[in-house]
Amino acid sequence: MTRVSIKDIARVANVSHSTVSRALSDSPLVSSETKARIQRLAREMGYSPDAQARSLVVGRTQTVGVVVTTITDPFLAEIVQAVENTAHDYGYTVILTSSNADPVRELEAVEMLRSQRVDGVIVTSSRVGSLYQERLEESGVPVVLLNTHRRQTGPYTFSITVDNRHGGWLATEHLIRLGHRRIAYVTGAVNHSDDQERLAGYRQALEQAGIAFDPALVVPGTGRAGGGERALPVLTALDEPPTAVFCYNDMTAIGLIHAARQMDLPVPEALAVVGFDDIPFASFVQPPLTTVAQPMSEMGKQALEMVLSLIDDGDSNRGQVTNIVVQGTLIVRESSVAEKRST
Amino acid sequence: MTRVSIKDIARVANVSHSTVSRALSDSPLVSSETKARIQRLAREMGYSPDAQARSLVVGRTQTVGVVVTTITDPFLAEIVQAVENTAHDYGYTVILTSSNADPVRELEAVEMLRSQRVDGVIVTSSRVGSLYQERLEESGVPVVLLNTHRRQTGPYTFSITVDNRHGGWLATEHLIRLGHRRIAYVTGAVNHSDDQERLAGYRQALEQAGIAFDPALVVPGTGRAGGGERALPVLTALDEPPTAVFCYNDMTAIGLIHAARQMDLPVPEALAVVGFDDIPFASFVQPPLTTVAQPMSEMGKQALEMVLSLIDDGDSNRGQVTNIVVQGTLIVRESSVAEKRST
DNA sequence: GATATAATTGCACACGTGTGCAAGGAGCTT
DNA sequence: AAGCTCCTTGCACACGTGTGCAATTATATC
Repeated sequence: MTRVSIKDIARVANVSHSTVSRALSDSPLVSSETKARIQRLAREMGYSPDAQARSLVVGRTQTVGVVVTTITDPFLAEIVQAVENTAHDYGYTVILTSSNADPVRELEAVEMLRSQRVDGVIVTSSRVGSLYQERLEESGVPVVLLNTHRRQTGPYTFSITVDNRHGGWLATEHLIRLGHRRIAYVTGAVNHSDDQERLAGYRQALEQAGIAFDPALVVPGTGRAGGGERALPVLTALDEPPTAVFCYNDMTAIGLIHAARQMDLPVPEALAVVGFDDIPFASFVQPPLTTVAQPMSEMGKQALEMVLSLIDDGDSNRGQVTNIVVQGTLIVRESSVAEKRST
Repeated sequence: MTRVSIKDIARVANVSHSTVSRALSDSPLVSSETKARIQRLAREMGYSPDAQARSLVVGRTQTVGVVVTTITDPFLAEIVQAVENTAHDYGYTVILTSSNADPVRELEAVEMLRSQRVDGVIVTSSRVGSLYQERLEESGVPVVLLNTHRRQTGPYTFSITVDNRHGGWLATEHLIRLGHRRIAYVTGAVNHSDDQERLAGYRQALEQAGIAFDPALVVPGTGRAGGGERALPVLTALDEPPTAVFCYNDMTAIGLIHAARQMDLPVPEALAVVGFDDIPFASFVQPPLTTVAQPMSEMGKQALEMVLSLIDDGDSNRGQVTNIVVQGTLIVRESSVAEKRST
């Protein structure tokens, strides 16, 4: 009920609290006997160091904040998991905040993280308002943006992104190579930079193949399953419906495939579908989803390590850290090619 | 770069830091003019209160710890999301730790939470070792167990669980009602109490229907998709294979259905499948999954509110809080009955 | 105008921990 | 034996915030 502090230990050990503090941090300034005695005592008394008090004096909290839209998104869950794992390995603690894509809540979250004095922040798949970033930079907290467009580069802000344009190109080129000429694109959340870059890759692939870009084939989604479901009827209602769809992400593709099933539209025979992310579920849907894989765990790990090196740099040689762009890889499954339906 | 504290504000406002502290907490002890002046100043100077320092003196951190096996599990993601949402509403911060089902890491996580001086802890789907719980209770931190067996009841530990036995009964009874007599059960992680209770419900339903329990029909899974995949060949290899399967959770069922697809075993015609949880994906797999739904968001919200009321109780009238058991509901989709295949 | 009362502010300490500096003691060298 | 160095320990302050109590000032009452 009542906590035991180093002062309590000092009292029963007949030493000053300074000595206890040193003994517990294994300082060479204390004799090995008393060190052992105090450490044993601490264990017996169930001592647990107060991280608040400690960080108050050392100026570091050994804590990083993670901002996501929703942890319910399998892609983000995978990333957060990797972040938490490697944070743990480095002795860091993770504070999780979700914004639900609400700018107000996102701002509140950042304010909270500021108050918690996190040593660094990882922001995923968000549109970082200038306000937001400003607020964070003004307190000198390093920020790593994951798959997030960076409005304005700052000395404390770096990013890790997948090569969205290349990924979009990979997916579209794959469909073109399969013989498709009417290829649609279902977008993610509006105004998301990832989305626009994937779209750019899509257009680039079309152009290279000499296929005219048709704006009617770009229909809005939400980045979630519902978006894909609602996009399908829009596509089938077109005068000249597509024979293939590239979706902003796997969730969208999964929703779209589900809708296709209910409309008795066979995938991939009547409509080839390609997603993006390669979430764990992609291989379990029916038909298994062709997609552009992002190295999610690797990205999460790198994000945390980038934050740590920014912290350690402490204003000095920050030049070592540089933005990272990773390549996605096309994973062909059965939602785009029917051949595999064996025996 | 350099943080601004209430002392800094006090200096430029020509008052003592006490007055600033009171002004910012809107105390009636300070005149409204100076209060306004100081608050404006705080805003201008970009002041952000130091939660560490504050909690050091008030004895509360406004922080709760959440322990999960892995946030990658959609069921847990849904719960954590709800916990974070309502925590946010109450002005609380969430610290996330994942154990990967490793007892050592789980212990480390608890130690970390203790050091962080969290006001409460929510533990999900874990086997809480006696050590673990002891460690937490000794520091008087309230713990809410979510779908976790409680070895030993303590004054600080309460639980919220779904009625696993009833859920298992619902699923099995549904299959029996459909005419099945050879019904298998694929377990979750070993030694998990949820699992054993669901199994008990399964056995109860069989018994009520006068069907003899066959141990060969209970095969081990892992609680993840891989477990379901590996369980299927074991079942089909039996002398007298089952015509229906009840799976520990949806992930297991999804893995099993996927394996069935590859073996050209039609679901539900050759094998009816029922899951547990009703994760968002359940309705998107093919065929859509019949399952026992848990009110995940509700459970997450209740868990946090339970923690809060335990905190507020402060040793006094703790009698108000009581363990909660929620009922699951059967959701019939197409993995158990073929009728819906329309047109 | 003097006194009582209320309103406002400051002083000083506390929370738990880390650390520079001085002080004490032991052992060594000369 | 005196002086030196090295080892060990304690003192005192700092981190940023909240709060009981005293002190100051403004207002009201007679």
